[in-house]
Amino acid sequence: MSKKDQITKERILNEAEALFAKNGYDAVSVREITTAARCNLAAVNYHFGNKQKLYLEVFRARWVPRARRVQEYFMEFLASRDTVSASAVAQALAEAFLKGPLSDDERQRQSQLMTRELIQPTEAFELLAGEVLRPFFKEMADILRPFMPEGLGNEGLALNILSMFSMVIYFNFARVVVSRITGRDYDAAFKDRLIEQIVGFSLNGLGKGKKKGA
Amino acid sequence: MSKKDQITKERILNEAEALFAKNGYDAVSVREITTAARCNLAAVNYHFGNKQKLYLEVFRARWVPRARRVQEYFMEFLASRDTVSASAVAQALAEAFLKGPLSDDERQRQSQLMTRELIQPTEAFELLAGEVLRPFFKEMADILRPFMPEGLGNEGLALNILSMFSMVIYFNFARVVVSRITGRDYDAAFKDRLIEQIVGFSLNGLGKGKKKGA
DNA sequence: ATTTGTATCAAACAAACGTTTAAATGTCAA
DNA sequence: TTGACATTTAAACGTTTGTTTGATACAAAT
Repeated sequence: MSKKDQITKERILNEAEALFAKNGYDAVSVREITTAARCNLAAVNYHFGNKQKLYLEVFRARWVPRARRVQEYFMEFLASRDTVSASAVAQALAEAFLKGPLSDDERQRQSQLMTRELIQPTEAFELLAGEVLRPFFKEMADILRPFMPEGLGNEGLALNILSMFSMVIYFNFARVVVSRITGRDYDAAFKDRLIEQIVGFSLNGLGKGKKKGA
Repeated sequence: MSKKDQITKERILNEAEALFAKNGYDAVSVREITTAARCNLAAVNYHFGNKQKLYLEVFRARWVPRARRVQEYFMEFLASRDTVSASAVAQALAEAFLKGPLSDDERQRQSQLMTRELIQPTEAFELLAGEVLRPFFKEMADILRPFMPEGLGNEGLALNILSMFSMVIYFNFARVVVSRITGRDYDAAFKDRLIEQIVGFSLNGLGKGKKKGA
C-alpha cells in the first residue's frame, strides 16, 4: 500500500460520498464514481471489494468521523458557557448542526446520507446507530436530565431530544422546502435565523418555565 | 379503455407506489412492478408510457389525493372544536398526520415518498409542492396568524409551522430511530404518546404564554 | 359474422450494470 | 539490476436494465 494508492482510494471515497449523497446508492454506478475519481473502473473492486463495501466504507471513513467532529463541537460549545441550561443545550445543538465545524457541502452530504438510511436502513445504519446516534443521545440525555421536570421519565426526555433533533435534521435536508416556504436563500444569515428558531421553539418545549427541579 | 384495463392499471399503480416508497425509484425495476401486479412487462409502457411517467402518476393518482384526505381530516378536526387555539392547531396537525384517515401502511408510504422527494427533488416535487405543500401551508398560516404575537412576521410564522411539520414528518419516516431510542414499538399507544409529545413541545414553542395579541 | 379498437402477451432490442481477468506498469528493497 | 509486490489498465464476462415489436386475445359495435 503506497502513497499513490491512498490518494486514489481517497479520491474514490470522496467522489463516492458526494454521489451517494446526491443521488442515492442505486442511482450511482461504479463507472460514474471511477470516472469522477479519474481512475480505472476496476479500482473500486480492487480497493474496496465491491460497490456495497465501498458504500459502507464511506460511512466508516467519512460519515462517522465527521459526525464525531460535530459532536465534539457540540460539547466544546457547551463547555465554553459558564452555566449550562436547557436553553444552552438547544443552542449548542443548533449551532453544531447548522453551522458547526463542517462546510456547507459536508453538512448537506451528511444530512442526505443519514436521512437516506433513516428512510430505508441498510447495513450502514447499524454503524451509524451504534457508533454515533446512540452515544450522542445518551450524552445529551445525561446533560439535559438535571434541567427536566422531576415527573418526566426517560421516555419523555428521549422524546424531547428527538423533537429537537427532528428540527435540526429537517432544516438541513429539506432545504428546498424551507427555502421555498419562507422565500429565503439558504445563506449564512438565514442559518442564523434558523438557529434562533430552533432554540426559541425548543426552549419552552423542553419544559422550561414549567420545570419543578433545580 | 375497458374495465379490465383500469383494474390492471390500478394494480400497477398500487404495486409501484409500495415498491417506490420502500426501495426508491432506481432500486425498483419495471419487471419487479409488473410481476407484483401480475401482468405483462410491457403493461407499464402501454398504460403509462415509461417508468418515469409511472412514477409521476403514482404521485398524481395516489399521493396527492391521500394528502388531500389528510388535509381535510385536519380541517374537520379543527372545525369540530368549539374554540380554535394554537394548541388546537398543533393537536389537529399531529392527529391528522400520525393517526388521521390513512392506514398505517399508507402513512408510512406517504412519508417515505415525500421524504425521498425532499432529499432529492425530481419532477414530482413540483406537483407535490404546488398541489399540496403550498396550499396547506397557506391554510395553516391563515389559521394560526391570529394566535401569534403581533411582532411575529410572516417568516416567523412560516418557521413555526415548519418546526411543527418537522416533528410530524420525522416521527413518521424515522420510525426505526424513534423506536430504537425510546425502546418502544411503533403501535397505537405509542402514536398517542407521540401526538402528546408534538402538541406539548409545540405549545410553548408557538409563543403561547408569550403572546401579546388576543 | 365481421369489423374495429383495446389490452395482453412472449420475445427481442441495445444499453448499462457490477464484477472479473490477465497483462502491463509502477515502486522499492535487496 | 534484479526480484517481489502493489497498483493500474483495457477488455471482456454474464446479467439486468428500460423499452419496443408484432402477433394474439378479447370486447363491443356494425
